[in-house]
Amino acid sequence: MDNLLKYIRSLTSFSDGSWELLQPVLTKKEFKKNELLLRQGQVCNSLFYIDNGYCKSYYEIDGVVKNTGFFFENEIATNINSFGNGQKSEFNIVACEPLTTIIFNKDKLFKTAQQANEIETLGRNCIRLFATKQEEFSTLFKLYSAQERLEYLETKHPEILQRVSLSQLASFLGVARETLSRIRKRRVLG
Amino acid sequence: MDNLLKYIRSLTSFSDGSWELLQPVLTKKEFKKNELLLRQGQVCNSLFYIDNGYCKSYYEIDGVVKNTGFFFENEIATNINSFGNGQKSEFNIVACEPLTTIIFNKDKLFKTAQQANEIETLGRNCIRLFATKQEEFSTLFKLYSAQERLEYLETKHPEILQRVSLSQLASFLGVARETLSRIRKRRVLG
DNA sequence: ATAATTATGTGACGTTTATCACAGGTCTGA
DNA sequence: TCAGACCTGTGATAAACGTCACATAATTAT
Repeated sequence: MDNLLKYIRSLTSFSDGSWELLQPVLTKKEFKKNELLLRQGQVCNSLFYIDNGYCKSYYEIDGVVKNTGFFFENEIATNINSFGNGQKSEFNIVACEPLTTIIFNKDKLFKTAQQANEIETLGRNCIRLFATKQEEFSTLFKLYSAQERLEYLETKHPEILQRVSLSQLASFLGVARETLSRIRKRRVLG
Repeated sequence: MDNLLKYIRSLTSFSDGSWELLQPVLTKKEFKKNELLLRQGQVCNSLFYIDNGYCKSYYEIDGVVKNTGFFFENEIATNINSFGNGQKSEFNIVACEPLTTIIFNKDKLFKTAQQANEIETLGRNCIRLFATKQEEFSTLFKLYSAQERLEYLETKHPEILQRVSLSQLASFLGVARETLSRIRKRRVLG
């Protein structure tokens, strides 16, 4: 839980009392590699704080897997639309490595947040980080070519390239696996 | 202000008292067509509730304009990263029509939110909607081709196609103006 | 250890897209 | 009403990309 508390305090002022109040909201849960955190069609009632390992969100369309996001240590993974609106999730979240998470239960979180303003503020800041990340990657496709998107990741998010295989990265960058292989080759040579 | 109050109450329960408390946070402001709401390099200290008209966010790179978002009535426009972290904005927001907005002042909003939990909750829900929208459009590029992205807008967001010109839409869809023109022709015929 | 699975690289080929150039249409302000 | 600005369409051509096929690592499971 130490990592989580540090994470929270990097976002917002958080008293020891708020941390105590938050405890009943939290559950530690481990996932094996390839185990699902969220299944398509389910409603997402959790925020998953990633304590160790990483996971990804993906759509499965006509039997083809398309990765839409990767979530590493000290990030929150969730389906923000499903979590907020109670709608069924259109995508899955799966552990890519053995994964340690701390789960925020939605109902308990909302009830506790009504009692403690610091917890409400924490929720706002978690969502804000999520929105910032989404905006960042959404913009990439409008501004840059596939090669430029790869270069962006190399400079701004090298951890993704270090931990995610080329095949997994391809659909996230919006190109075919073979194309990404060739882009990478061009860059190593040129 | 009527539209704003309806908008707020569609998001969260909001007492008359909270609405009174919120008033000093709000300023009504009108923009002429092509007037900037936010300029690249500035820090964004506002949430712009769109009461009437629409605006867009755009990057200007090597003299070329790339549109990254459109914001219509009953939406909040802002730079979520700049607003939340106090960093300089990397893009502009400009009125595409004569525009009526209601501006939330950041400092006043934060101070008022500490006093009234309903206002803090409102802030969280505004950001949540923003995150949901970003995620939606981010996913489009990973799942669909340019033609499929256009079809998605036709079914899910027809208001964009009705009000935004083809030239303006092209960079938002991540294709050249000429390509979008040809895609549209293919679709009308086929 | 070995078989099976998964990941990567590469060639061939067809499709899609970007870019440049230019023509005609529409809107708008002086 | 007329000039300038913007918008849309279209042809030609080159570049980028997707798909299929197959070979070769590298990893994983038994």
